[in-house]
Amino acid sequence: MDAIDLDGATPLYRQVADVLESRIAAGTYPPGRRVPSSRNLADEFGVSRRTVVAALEILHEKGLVHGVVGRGTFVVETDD
Amino acid sequence: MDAIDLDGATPLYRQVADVLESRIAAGTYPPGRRVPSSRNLADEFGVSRRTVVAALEILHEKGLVHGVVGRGTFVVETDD
DNA sequence: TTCGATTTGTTCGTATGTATA
DNA sequence: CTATACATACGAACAAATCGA
Repeated sequence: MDAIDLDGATPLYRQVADVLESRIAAGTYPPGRRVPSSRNLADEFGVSRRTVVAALEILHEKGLVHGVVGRGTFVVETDD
Repeated sequence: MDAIDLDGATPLYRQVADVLESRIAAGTYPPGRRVPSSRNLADEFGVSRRTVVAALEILHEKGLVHGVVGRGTFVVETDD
């Protein structure tokens, strides 16, 4: 269920980032396609939108996703 | 270079406030214009964002700056 | 072309918990 | 016990870009 542990030692934004990274690896969010909006993800995980944005920043640094203002955040297409 | 002295007796947030006040006085941050974001300043000085916010609170109490949510912190225009 | 809704990204201000001296 | 400092987290607000009616 990809639950978020509020009482855990690891920060929420890292937990969210881990879940999203798992979904990308599993193909739940396929390459080239858009991931749910930050608002949507915030609702799903029960965290603030700013926390989701922080999680997406991590994935962006890892080169996993690419955000486009006005359109959404997309899974980067890799050649592996 | 406006260095911050970690080993100094004066608190970090006061040191940061002093540097920012100097820059305002010097015109580095001119009246009516925006000062760098708290995140930016935190990176520059190597302190937490919360410490920069504390510094800006001092300048706000002195009537030197004025923060606007979602836009930034601006140098107050004086009539001297 | 104009308008409104949606989305990303950024900003301030605030609160909480933890650690340190 | 108090002051300082940090990391985390939230809420509200704003800008710019995009898209469709």
